[in-house]
Amino acid sequence: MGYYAVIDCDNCYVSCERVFRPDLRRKPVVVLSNNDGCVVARSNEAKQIGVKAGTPYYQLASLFPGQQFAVFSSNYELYADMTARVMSMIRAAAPVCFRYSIDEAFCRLDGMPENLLKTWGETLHKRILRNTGMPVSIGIAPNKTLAKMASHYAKHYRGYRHCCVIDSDEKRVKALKHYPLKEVWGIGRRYAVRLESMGDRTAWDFSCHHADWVRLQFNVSLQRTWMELGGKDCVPDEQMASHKKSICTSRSFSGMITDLTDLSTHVANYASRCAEKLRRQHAMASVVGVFADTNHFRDDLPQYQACGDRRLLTPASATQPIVQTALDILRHIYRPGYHYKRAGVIVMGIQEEEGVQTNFIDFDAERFKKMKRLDEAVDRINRIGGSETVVLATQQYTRPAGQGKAEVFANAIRHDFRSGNPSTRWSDLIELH
DNA sequence: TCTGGGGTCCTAGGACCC
DNA sequence: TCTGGGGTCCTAGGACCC
Repeated sequence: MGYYAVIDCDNCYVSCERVFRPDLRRKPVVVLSNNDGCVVARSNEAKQIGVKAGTPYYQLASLFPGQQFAVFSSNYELYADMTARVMSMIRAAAPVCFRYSIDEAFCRLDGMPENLLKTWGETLHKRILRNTGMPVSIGIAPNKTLAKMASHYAKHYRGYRHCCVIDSDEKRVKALKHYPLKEVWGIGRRYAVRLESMGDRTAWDFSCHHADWVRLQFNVSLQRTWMELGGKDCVPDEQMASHKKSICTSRSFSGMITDLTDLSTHVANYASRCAEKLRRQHAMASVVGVFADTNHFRDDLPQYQACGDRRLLTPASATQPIVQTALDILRHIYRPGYHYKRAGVIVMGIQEEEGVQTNFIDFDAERFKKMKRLDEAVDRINRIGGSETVVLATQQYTRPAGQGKAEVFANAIRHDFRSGNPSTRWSDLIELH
């Protein structure tokens, strides 16, 4: 029987910040979402105090009066860099692995003798901690769902020394009997509520139903989870595949926006980011979509969800056509008189760069090559200098004020507690020569 | 006053075709 | 006025994940 390992970073964003702030060990630390909106990561100390994920930042002081927290705005460049180091160490330790999210990876441990699994995990944990400063938890089991469950035990019980292995039916049953339903990978809050109303409390209770009952009451996804809890391996690896079917960039604004010009600046930036993400995975998109929403928390204001999309004549990853299309769509779906709080761009119909069908009506090979060279240069500069070092004119968060002087655009994204970027990458410095 | 951002899959129902 | 049945594709909505 083959085994899977899941390796995931403990309190990932908090751990990233702490690597450069060892003074914050054992202190309550939280990291905020974009715009300093709500808590997205908490140190164990913050969890113990009772801070819940998703708590709006502005409620923190009143919910926990007198409590001291170290607070960070999110710094995704730092987290991407730190986790890339962790991932490269994981890849070195296992021949087949797939990154599942920013802080998590699955590995196949086919052929590894069962008596070595635990040592493999403990060694990897130590190596990652020593070389990157990142604490990880490792779960090992015959399928991905049980491996996730094992990693949960590894994270919460010190006795496992950061690595928990489920390698027998006794251990599987014991793990299920102590595992709350809503923590099962594939059973979310909604399904947990439904199952609890039917009398289930633990993963074990759920696994005792009949397969047909699960299929009839729910769907094939949940039935697959049910099978994995029973020990079968049926979540395909392809589900972890990294090539995306859509790429989205969206943000909430710190204030609200009514003006089309202001909205266009943001949308141009999101479109540009989408194009950059496409190029990074050597892909092109054939459909561009744009949305803009009003603030759904404001019952006193009229609500509107603008959205629209358009097919490109020729699939693209170049910044210019994607930005232009996005702005065009925005002009069509924009309605004056609303207070917009959030907007985004999504690119779909994604194909590999090679083998893209070019439409001859629209296609100009020379122009295409020029745009490609330009984008490559811009990507390189932005990787070194930080994103948005070089942008299109429409992307600038400034606009002319009265006497021809530029003023900083009032609705930029807020990051009041941002750490620096202490982890400059060598690869980027080398590219300078 | 302030309430995130990115993805995936499945299903039901409608449109459309023969 | 009567007005079947089956297949496929698309879309919207709802669930899940981190």
